[in-house]
Amino acid sequence: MKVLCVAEKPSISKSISQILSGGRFATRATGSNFVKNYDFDYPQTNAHFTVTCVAGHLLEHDFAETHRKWQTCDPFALFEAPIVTSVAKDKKAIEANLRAEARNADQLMIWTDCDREGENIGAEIVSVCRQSKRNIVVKRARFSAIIAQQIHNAAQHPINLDMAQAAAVDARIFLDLRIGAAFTRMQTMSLQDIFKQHITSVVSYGPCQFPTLGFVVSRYNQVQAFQPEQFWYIYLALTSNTSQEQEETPFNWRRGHLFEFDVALAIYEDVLRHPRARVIKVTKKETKKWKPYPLTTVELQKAGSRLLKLAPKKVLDIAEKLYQGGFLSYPRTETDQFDPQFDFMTLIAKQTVDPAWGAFATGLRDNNGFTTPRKGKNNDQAHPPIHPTAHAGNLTGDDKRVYEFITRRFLACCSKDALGFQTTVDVEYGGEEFSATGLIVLERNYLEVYPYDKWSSKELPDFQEGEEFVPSICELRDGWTTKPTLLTEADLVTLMDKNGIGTDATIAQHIETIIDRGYVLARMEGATKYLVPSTLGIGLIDGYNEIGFDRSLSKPQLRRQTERSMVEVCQGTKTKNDMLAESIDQYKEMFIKARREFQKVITNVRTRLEGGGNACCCPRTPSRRIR
DNA sequence: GCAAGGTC
Repeated sequence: MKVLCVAEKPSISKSISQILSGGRFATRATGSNFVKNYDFDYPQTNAHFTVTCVAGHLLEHDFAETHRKWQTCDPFALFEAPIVTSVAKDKKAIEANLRAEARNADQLMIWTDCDREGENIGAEIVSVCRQSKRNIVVKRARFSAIIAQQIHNAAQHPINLDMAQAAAVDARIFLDLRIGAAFTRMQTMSLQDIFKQHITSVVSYGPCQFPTLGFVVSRYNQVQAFQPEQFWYIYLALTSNTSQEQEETPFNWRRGHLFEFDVALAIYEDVLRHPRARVIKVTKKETKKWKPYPLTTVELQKAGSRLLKLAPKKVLDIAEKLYQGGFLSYPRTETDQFDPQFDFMTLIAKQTVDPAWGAFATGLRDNNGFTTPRKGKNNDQAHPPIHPTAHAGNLTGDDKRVYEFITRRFLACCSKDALGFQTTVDVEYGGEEFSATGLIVLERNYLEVYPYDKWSSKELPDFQEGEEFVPSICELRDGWTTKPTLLTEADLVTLMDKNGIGTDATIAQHIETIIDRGYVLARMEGATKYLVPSTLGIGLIDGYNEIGFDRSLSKPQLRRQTERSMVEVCQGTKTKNDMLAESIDQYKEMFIKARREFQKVITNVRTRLEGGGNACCCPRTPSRRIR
């Protein structure tokens, strides 16, 4: 029997060929540079296998010719207009390969990732293969990791494609296209009519773009509306003379700070009547600073933005390149736990030659330094956490920095938590409680290889329980609440991830899109990049908010609802057509309301375009003494 | 000229 296996991407087709054939396979080139066909016998099922792959989705969807031109139809018609499906231009060579291989096969076995998109891509592969071999038998291999035992099991006990999952993705594809195109055309044409000089490019709407923009605008509005508030607190400190230097040990007031001056003053005056403070408790305990979790795509992007100052999209592009070069594992993963069978030692050994972290890697390998990585809560059942697969000695610039971060993170995960010794001193003074905390770092462990985390010792004088002292400083001080900062890219990635806007592979793209479309500008303050909404971005979001929908176009709830509907389609409690009909009705209604009241958006954009810049500033008052 | 999701 001849079996044609099709994976979602080249790396997987190669891995499963290596495993199933025990490394003895023949390689054939195809019309696509990235795709190879691998041939071998698989005696376990008495079959001949050919393993190949696609590169993500094969099909693309667009409106039929009648509705492709902007001027020739009402955007509202796009909710019902016919959609045509075709093989994407850059996928024609892959399609040709599938057709040719299917012709010679008795069975088609789908090896795409085991998630919704994978199921849908599987259905696309089936539709192409059936065009050259109508009656080909279709099976689906089920695997959750590229591990020999699992891959053999998948090959020997295939199941069927889950058409419900494929259908749920179809619904999402159609819905996003209809909503996106209808709103984009309506917005663009209305605004360009009025603001010819200002708005020349597309004013896009997307069910992920707009909530993303909504986060940026919402924070901006919070910053604008912020009113600083004054607060008061008791500052208590003891100055001690240790080895010629004067050391000030500050104590934190248990009450934190108070916003009522009269109350703070009354307490303060009461406290001052007492001459001495008394140590009521000294707590000493071992403490740990935990090593980081294994690295996911979202965490890589956050760290890249915060620590390396690289845009999320840039980090992902570099990781993709390093993956292509064989230096990194697959960079799009939600998994933050390593499989128990993962071969850590071989990978650690590859890093022992590095001039910067080689000695640390050697310590992990030879001196009992290795400890199994912590397990996070996420597993996409398809890819391991991001890790280096080979040593890279010749990288430069940002490539080098990204590789270094990923490698240090991996070695840190395989190391031990840092150990310290913490002392807490609780003090009573005039009926009020204060405390100070000291730390001695005993073993740096993972921190030696992971300079991105900071943990330093803070010494305290040796206080004894029951000891009394006269405070050197006891003052009523004031301060002001500080305004929130604008969003950073790392903050935005976190918000999107939490609210289910986009996926690990697309979050960075959505951020780039709202910048490209001129909705958001990046502003550097020192070394930190903040996201500032443009006049257009604010005008759109505030305008739609003013129109007022049951579920806001600029908030994550609508996307969450789409997600929920997809789950129902997957579970079989709803059909794809029901989901589409419900959603489209809902969006049609919103579209009609949006268009009827679009003047509110126009007014918002106009006020801001004519009102000038986005500058916002609030004075930041340093803390000062009252007495 | 529109979306979001895979992938290169």
